[in-house]
Amino acid sequence: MANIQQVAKQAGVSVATVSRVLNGQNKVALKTKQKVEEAIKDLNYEPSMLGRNLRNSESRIVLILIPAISNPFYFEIIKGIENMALSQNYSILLCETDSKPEKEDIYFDLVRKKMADGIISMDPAVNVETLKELAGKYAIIQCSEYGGDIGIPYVTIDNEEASYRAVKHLIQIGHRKIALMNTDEKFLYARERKSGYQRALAEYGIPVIEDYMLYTQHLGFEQGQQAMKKILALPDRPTAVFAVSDLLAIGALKEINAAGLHVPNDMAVVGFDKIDFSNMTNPTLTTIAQPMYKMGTVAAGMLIDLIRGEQVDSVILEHELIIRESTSG
Amino acid sequence: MANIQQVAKQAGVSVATVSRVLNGQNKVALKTKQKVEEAIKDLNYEPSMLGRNLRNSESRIVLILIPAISNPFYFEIIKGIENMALSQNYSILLCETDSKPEKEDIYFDLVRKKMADGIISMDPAVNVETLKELAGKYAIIQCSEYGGDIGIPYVTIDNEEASYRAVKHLIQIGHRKIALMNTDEKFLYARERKSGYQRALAEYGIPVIEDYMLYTQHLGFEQGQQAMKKILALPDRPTAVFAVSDLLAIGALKEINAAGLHVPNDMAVVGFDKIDFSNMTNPTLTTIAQPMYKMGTVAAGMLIDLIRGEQVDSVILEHELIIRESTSG
DNA sequence: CTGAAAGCGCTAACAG
DNA sequence: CTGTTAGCGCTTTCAG
Repeated sequence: MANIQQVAKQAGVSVATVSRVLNGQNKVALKTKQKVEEAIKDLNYEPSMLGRNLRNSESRIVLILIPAISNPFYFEIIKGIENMALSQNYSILLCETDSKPEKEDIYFDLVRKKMADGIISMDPAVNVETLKELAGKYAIIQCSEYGGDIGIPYVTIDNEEASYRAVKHLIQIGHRKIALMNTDEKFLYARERKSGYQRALAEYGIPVIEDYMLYTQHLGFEQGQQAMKKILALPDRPTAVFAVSDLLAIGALKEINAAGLHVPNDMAVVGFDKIDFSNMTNPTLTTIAQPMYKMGTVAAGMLIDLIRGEQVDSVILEHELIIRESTSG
Repeated sequence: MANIQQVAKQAGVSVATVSRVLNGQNKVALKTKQKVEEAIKDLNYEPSMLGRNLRNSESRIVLILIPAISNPFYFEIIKGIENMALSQNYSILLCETDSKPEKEDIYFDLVRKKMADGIISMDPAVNVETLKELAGKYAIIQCSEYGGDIGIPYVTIDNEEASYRAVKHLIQIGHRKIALMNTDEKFLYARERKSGYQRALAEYGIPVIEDYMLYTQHLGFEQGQQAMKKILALPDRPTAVFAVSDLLAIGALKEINAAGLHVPNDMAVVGFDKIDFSNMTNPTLTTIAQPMYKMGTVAAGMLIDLIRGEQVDSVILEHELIIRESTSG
């Protein structure tokens, strides 16, 4: 566990010189440089980031806040963030908040205590007030989920438009009785997706039926099953359902199946997110693809700019409708 | 961004005293303590972990090495690790290695450079040599996947026995033609699970048929489909298959379904890991449950002991066979 | 091109 | 019970 002093001594130079060859910015005579490098090798020296970070008042760590690590929706985004971060010599701390303020706070403390240089928040249930307050002092980006224009830069897709296209697709293949499996409207994206759903119906002169709009507490498989049960029990049963998450849609699929009905003949299904499993179901799931990976790299890039003190603007990325078996017999 | 000096000045005490109330170990007069706490509040002071960590030569960060973040197998383990780590004031850095030495090395560097205090490795493809070398200088635990008794403490289950029980279950419900969907035998657990498979067959006097043992490169859904295709094409077709991962088994399920066959009547299926999705398939999947969460807490506990310089021993945890629809008509 | 020295923010002897 | 002081390991002026 050699330190920079010992290297300096061994090489017969000052610590400043060792530091210079370590960072490669300043000019060092070739001969001196070689001496130092030899000493480094001899002593098996590894520079300590603890020392460097304290000196530079940075940690080179960024936090990613997600509600649950098991949610497949985040995988590609995280990969994007990670790759961008690594390329700029940042490491990422993946923080599962369980959407609980207490856990959130543990991680917020990390940035308050300088153990993290910034935060990418993907938790829709994050405490917006705390976030706003933190954003005043620290670098923060909202990714995918965001609380609206609250002065914190975000990267996301146009949820209203995506939802509109999904529903329009269902209408165009002949459906007029279309259910919406949405989540709690306290989330902005839930409101936006509902709005897109209504716009599509309106455009084709289809009335909005309250009973066709379901709300689930979470975006999980079980919630999808339960909601589908309710839909199937409706007196004037819909012939299609648009779920605002793939997991919801997959739960619906299973329930339709269990009821002895056929997808898409008896009930067409559209999901949202294009998670890996959406391709493993039977039938495969029509869904909205978000440019996850890119969203991650963009968010990470924005955050690093913010850390550097640069000005950053919010970004809206493109999405795509992926038509698969659950809407095409 | 006040520092400890300013707090000391404001409170009219020395930095040592501030440090004492911060850490609460040493006795400080109540009155002094109150003065300090007031100053802390006044200045909105947050102690910097950068300073503290450098002084204490620790980072209070532990690394978790996993091949892919999207593998549901690891979710509960990670949760276990995280909760135990948080309770001891450690944060976890989740590192996706993609089973690539280059990426591994980026993360190994973090412990070499003192940005991490230890590693929990769950990557079966990890470079055992590098790991052994690192284990000489740093705290390292192997969790779930391990390279055998190479002197690095591990926590795992008895893979041979688990496999044995799974196959025995299939035999007991009447199967004698049982395929094994295994992965590359370079992995210890693959060899162990094969061995359990063979022991069960031997116990019932069933000959081992080479053609019934398949090997896939990865433990994914597609590999399960492909392997199942081969099994279905076998001249003397098996009536049951034991797959060493749920994802493999789920792929098999889909393929059997696509072939118009029925599970479990035409083909019984057993998986391994009890991932969440194993309960969402149709039919639900019989599988081996590992005590994931506990495995995580135990691994984290061991690692922290190791960091503290204590002696730790390897642990073998219990497993359980979960019988569901894919083996019970 | 190189060295001396200050200091990032904190903790822990040591002395009182 | 409290203050003084010496670093933890590194980077960066400032001189030379």
